[in-house]
Amino acid sequence: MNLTLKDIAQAMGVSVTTVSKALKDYKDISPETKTRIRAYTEKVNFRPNAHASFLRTQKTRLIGLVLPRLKHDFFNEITESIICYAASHDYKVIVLCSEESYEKEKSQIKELLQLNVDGIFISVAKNTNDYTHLKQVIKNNTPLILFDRTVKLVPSLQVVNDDFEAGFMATEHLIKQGCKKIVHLRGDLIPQISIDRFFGYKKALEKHNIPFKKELVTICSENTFEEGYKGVFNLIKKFPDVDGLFAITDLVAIGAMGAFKELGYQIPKDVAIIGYSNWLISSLITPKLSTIEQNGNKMGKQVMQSFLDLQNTDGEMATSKYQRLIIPSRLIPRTSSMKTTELL
Amino acid sequence: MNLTLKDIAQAMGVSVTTVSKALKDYKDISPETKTRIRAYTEKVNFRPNAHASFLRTQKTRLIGLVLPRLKHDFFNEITESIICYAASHDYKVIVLCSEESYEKEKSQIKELLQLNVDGIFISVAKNTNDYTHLKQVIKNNTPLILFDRTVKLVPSLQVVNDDFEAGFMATEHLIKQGCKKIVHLRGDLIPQISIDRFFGYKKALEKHNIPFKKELVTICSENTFEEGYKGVFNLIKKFPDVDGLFAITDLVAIGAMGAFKELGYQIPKDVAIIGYSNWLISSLITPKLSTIEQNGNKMGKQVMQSFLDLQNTDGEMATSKYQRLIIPSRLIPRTSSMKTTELL
DNA sequence: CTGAAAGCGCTTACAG
DNA sequence: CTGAAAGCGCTTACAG
Repeated sequence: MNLTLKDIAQAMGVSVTTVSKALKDYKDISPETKTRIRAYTEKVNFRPNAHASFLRTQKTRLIGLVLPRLKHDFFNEITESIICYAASHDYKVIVLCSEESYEKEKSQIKELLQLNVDGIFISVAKNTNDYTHLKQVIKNNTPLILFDRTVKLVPSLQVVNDDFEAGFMATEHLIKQGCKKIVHLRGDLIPQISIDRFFGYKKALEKHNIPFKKELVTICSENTFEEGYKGVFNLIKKFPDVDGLFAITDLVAIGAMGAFKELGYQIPKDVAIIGYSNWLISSLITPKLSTIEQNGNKMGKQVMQSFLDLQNTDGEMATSKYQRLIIPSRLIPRTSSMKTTELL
Repeated sequence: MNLTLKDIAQAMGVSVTTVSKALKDYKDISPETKTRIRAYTEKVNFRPNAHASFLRTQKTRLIGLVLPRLKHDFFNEITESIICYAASHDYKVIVLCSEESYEKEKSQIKELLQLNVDGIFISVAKNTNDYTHLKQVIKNNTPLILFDRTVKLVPSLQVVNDDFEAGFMATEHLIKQGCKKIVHLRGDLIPQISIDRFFGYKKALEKHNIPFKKELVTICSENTFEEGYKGVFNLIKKFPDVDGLFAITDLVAIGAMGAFKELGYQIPKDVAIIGYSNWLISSLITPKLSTIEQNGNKMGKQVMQSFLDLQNTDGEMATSKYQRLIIPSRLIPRTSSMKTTELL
């Protein structure tokens, strides 16, 4: 059904070689022939079969993107950004979802290698703590880029948010608002982003001579509304005098906010709250939630750009090396944390 | 770098043919040979090159998915659902984003055909009103499934929400709450979903003998918060006595809600509001927004299932035919519309 | 039960 | 400037 080079060659009375070369703009084909052939292929809407072409060139112009999940404002934004930017460079993206499962992630990586994608971009599942599948990619000489949920132990390019800085920024913002007893609803223990945000929180307390109390930190491993909600109810029993809260994610912060409201706390008067991620919802609820902007669009572009850069310097590409590119975040102060009118 | 059938054959002292057949479980290979070969390929982690295989079988096990955008709760959910369900049937999904551009959509379809995907799933851009690119897919004998934003003029499988029914349901719900003067913030003129929801609105008014007034309908073509917000301000000038509002999408409804609040209206006492889509945010704002649940997960599964069904009945597949599969929606009444305590 | 060979649709080194 | 031919890595009809 589909046209082939052979069909075109026959129709035009030239060889398959000539058609192929004309389409790829080889310089040893006469301009007239090129024009003639191009006009025809345009007319009949011919495009060379990508798979056959791959067999010779070893370039598929396909990228594999593995995400823990898609229903998630941040991954979502990154995905759109990568897909669009890739398209503008004539790459297509195969999107896979590990559903937070290490096993799936592993087999998906394998399948992508089988498909000979030109590069793999991945944000790892929460419980991924064996990295042989990622090292396999490197061994296979396929460019690998980790983003957001990265793994420091893998010697590859990594694009991350400045989670430590941002955690620091969020916490210091609360301190500057006068908070003395600040709760942190953190993420699970393994993910680097969760560790880094937590360290940022600690560092800010330290800088401002506020003693760190581990009882004020609660793990919300699934980053859900419910965890934030219940987390606050539990904490409040022991520490009714908390006056600030920094959550790993906006949704957790919103859960916490709900709990505080029910408990009769005024926000931000009694307790100042800040989230993380700047989800759409955060600017629409009451009170508007202060947060940290994670620019998914920027990160997606950086990931794709890094990949393109690798393609251009492939002389050295054989040895994948560890490198971290950090995307700066931004504090977005809103009503939920503004005890004073001071703006940072 | 990658292993090939030839490498395996050499290593095991058999022919390439035998290896290939053993892996594909041909019955004319002895069980012992099969076991031996499989054990080895497992060990060295060999998987046959997908592109070479395609060249013979003409099956890529790739699906092309074209969306107007990804940053969107509903498309998002559908995408995740399709990707996961596809993965469980050993299909991979190439995701493309038309960014609501007909031109991009058109060229993306062309590129997918060039890649010989086994099927194309698409939700069309808002301004797509030429369908030759879609008919091209059918002519090419590639299974085509339209979903959500479909086009009745294309003779293909279409999976849609019951937008008419749902629009009717939403409006009737408001009427049963005692609303007499109901605003509709509708979507743009072209999209079928926008037309159908509007017709549902009209039909409900008609059934309950409420005269339809076109001044009470405002177009929110981008489905944004701002449009909902401004829409209400404009309407209220002429019709300060509106007592109900049905919006094309939750986000528009939330914008409207914001405007009513600012204008001093009580929700739902003065004006009852209902949205559409059940975005995450809708259950988290105050008051909680009544809405129509669009089950993206169900729709994604239905799309993929329909595709699989087509594969199994390929005897007749040559002629693509028009068929509409309707995914039922569900009314989710929440505080924003409950003037009475009556539940439907 | 096993294998030699043709062929899928390209690309490109080589010859003319 | 043009073309014949080899080969990318598979699958499968056919022969034995």
